[in-house]
Amino acid sequence: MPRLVAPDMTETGWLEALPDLRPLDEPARALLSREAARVELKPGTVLFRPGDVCANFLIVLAGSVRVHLLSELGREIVLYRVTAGSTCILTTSCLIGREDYSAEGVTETAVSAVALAKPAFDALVAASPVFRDFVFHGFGTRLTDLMRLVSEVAFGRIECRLAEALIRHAPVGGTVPLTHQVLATELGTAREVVSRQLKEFERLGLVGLGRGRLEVLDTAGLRDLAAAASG
Amino acid sequence: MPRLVAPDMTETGWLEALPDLRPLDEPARALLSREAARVELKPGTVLFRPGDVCANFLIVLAGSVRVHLLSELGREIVLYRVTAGSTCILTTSCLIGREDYSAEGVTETAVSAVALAKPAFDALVAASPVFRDFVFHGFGTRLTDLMRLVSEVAFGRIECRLAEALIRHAPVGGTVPLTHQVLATELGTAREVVSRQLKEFERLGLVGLGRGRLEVLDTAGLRDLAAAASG
DNA sequence: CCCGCTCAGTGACTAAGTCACCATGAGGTT
DNA sequence: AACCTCATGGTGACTTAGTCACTGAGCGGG
Repeated sequence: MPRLVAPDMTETGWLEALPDLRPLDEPARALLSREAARVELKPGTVLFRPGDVCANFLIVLAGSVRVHLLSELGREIVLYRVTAGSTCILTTSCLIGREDYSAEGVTETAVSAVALAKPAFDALVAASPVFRDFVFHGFGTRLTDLMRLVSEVAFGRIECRLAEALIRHAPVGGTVPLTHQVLATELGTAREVVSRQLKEFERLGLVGLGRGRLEVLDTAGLRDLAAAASG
Repeated sequence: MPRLVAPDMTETGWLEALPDLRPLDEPARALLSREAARVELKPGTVLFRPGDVCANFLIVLAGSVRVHLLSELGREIVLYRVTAGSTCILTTSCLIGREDYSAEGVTETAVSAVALAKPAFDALVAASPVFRDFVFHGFGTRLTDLMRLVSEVAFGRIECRLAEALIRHAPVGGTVPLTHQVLATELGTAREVVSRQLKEFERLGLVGLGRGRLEVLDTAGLRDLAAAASG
């Protein structure tokens, strides 16, 4: 279980953990400190579902929120993750556009965050160029991510995408707990497809397989695969 | 050839054509009018390519800009269109994040637009809540669009997506000039796939086909197809 | 020890994308 | 008119991906 509140994240100190907000001027800093509510969430908490309306702006201080789309018939695809120091763009978008959520957000780990009600959010955006940049910049980053995702889903081979996902999720030759289903969800494909592809990777000596776990044996080999004709 | 400048879009009057900016306060309005440069573009003009850096914020007054991704090997997919009254979110994102473009933007028709250099854009965002909302709102809308696109590409059947595209592009039973290749690009698939599917639609009496043109015969039938298992 | 569960393996099938190639027709040229 | 060229679209054979239905292996709790 990860530490929820780092030593320097006291009631007033958490702001220091957000590098992009450090240049905040004093009035904005005071407003943010006063209005923001600390939130601690257990892993597996559903933050929002498609159709929910959005009430609060959220900045993640620690942990990871997974945002994914659900198909009508059980398939899923991970859109992006919100990690320490970033904001949930979908939440921002809903706040501003007064739209409903179109995806689902679930905490993957324990998550420490601050929440900001819409009026305070609006006031901060109006008052502080730094805060505005922070929000806008998050928007831009996610947008770029989503475009890359579209590109991968539309043009990329499963072989390459799986290799990339393995590199991302299993950095250094250690054994990681990853089921085929989780990888399938990651890529937006079916479990059987992942199983077959993984078996092929095993045959090539790139990975070792076991029930509910997986070991990357040849990162370079995977990288080659990922690079080949990936667009 | 569409009329480039509507009667009320005089040098000072084009602002009235943007409903979302009508509540602008007087100083912002003055700033916008003073700094914005009118631009007229011919159809087929490439506005930006992947890797380009971004210099200006752009608001489209009339016409349509198609923004699409290119795969390494010739395939394309349309991400969205920027039409009258809206802004190119990718441009905005690049301006703010100081990133390069990751897609290509081409005018589909003659396009009338206003351009705003970054300093003026920044000043307006800082000064005017209305302008800020305008920009943010565009962001949110596109974001939602992109998510829907991811969903369709990842989960949707070509049959359904093609039916939807036909409904979108050929509203009322008239004959429209649309090649199979254009439709394939629209959906991010291959021309052969579209050809075969269209032939099937023709067999079902849903469309009439001809060289370089296409007629929707049964919109309701297409709508049924589009609705069936589309996610 | 058995029950029930999650996780993975498999074969047969359908859908989609790829490749190579040909046929057609429209427009311009000589 | 005859010809050429090019964009368009038709087609078969093949590969890759996704679906469906089912089997079996491991694992923990009662």
